Amino acid sequence: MPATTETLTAERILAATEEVLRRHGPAKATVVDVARALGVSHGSVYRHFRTKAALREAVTKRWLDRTTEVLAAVAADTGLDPEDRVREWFATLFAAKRRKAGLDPELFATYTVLVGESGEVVNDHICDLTGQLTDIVRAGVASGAFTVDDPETTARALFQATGFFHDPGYAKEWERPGVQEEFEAVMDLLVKGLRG
Amino acid sequence: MPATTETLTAERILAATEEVLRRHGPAKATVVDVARALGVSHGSVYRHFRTKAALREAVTKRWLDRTTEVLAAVAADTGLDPEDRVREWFATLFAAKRRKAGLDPELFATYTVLVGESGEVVNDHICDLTGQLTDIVRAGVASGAFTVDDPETTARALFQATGFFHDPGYAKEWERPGVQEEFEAVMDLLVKGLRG
DNA sequence: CAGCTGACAGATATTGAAATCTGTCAGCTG
DNA sequence: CAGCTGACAGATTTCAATATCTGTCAGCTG
Repeated sequence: MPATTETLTAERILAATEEVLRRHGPAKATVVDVARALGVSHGSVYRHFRTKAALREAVTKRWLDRTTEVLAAVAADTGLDPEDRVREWFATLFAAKRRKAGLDPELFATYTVLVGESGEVVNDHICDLTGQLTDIVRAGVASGAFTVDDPETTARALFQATGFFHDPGYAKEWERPGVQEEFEAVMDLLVKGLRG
Repeated sequence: MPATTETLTAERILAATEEVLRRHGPAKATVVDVARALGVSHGSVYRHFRTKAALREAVTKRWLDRTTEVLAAVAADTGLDPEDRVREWFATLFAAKRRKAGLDPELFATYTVLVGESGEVVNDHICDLTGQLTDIVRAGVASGAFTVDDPETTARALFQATGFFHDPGYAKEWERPGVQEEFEAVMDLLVKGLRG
């Protein structure tokens, strides 16, 4: 068994946990399952993660961070003027979420449960994202494209106002015909608001 | 027993159901409980409501309609110019929700469960509300205060963009300090967007 | 001796039998 | 005879016994 002879790292445990979550779902995935998948005792898993909750949060963070990275590329794309960058950023966010929810609904539901459990991690993630938005808004203010009092407050407002299109709680609405148009209607309104 | 000698009306059943829901919560409130509260057999309740789900939906509709009425008054208030009316309408909606959630969290949670069950009823309610908003937006376009392509689409966008402040799923966020400022930031952005 | 194991206590989840509920309807009652 | 009752079948929920899981730790192993 080559798998059991490799060093047991946090990384390997996280990968195994993702797989167990994918197979068993959030309600039935246990630490014992993860240990079994790795061919070790569950005590070994506790050497790397203090609690089951910490392990799940680490998996959640990993997952959220993938989205953060994709969006960071858009936020930093100075080839687009600020208005297009805001639109592109949200379009990318919405498309990514909708794609995940549509392609593997069970896995998406699993991560939705994890996100619901991981208050702190999710909060950090939202701060990361509004941080990226703040940068775009600042660029818009600097170029004169946007008229805005406080870029940070406005970034938060943008994020909250688009919740319908990225909050997993609304996932089932994303299948409905017409959502794309609804998304564009909201974006139009918000972008006009940024121009002031 | 004067209560049992009165005619059994849909109205009396609805009132009793509200009371049973308040006392027992959505998970434990049964049709038998409602019948007991009225001093009749549960068969009599089924004479007025075909199923338990229909009874619950009727209670939900009743509850949602109360909000619709309050907002209709604001939507029809031509003493306010359209911009102030939009602001006032959403401020009233947010204040009403936040007040209910804060004053009796258990009852609010009960109704949140009912709302989650009653797809059709909730959809109609949202149509009522966006209808009111459409009227305000139309008035704004007519007076030249707003620049908007399609008032109906824009009304829907306004409603979706403010979901954070009226969707019961976000109720726990409404206690956080700073929400009022967040609400105003979103409203500022949206109203600026309406002006175009 | 660093890292892993496996037995353990208390907490949580599963299971299946018993109780309760939903929805129907034949018949009672005023 | 319009409206209510209460017994009933099948679905769902409750409950308590049983099994599994979480988190710890003394001691084993390479």
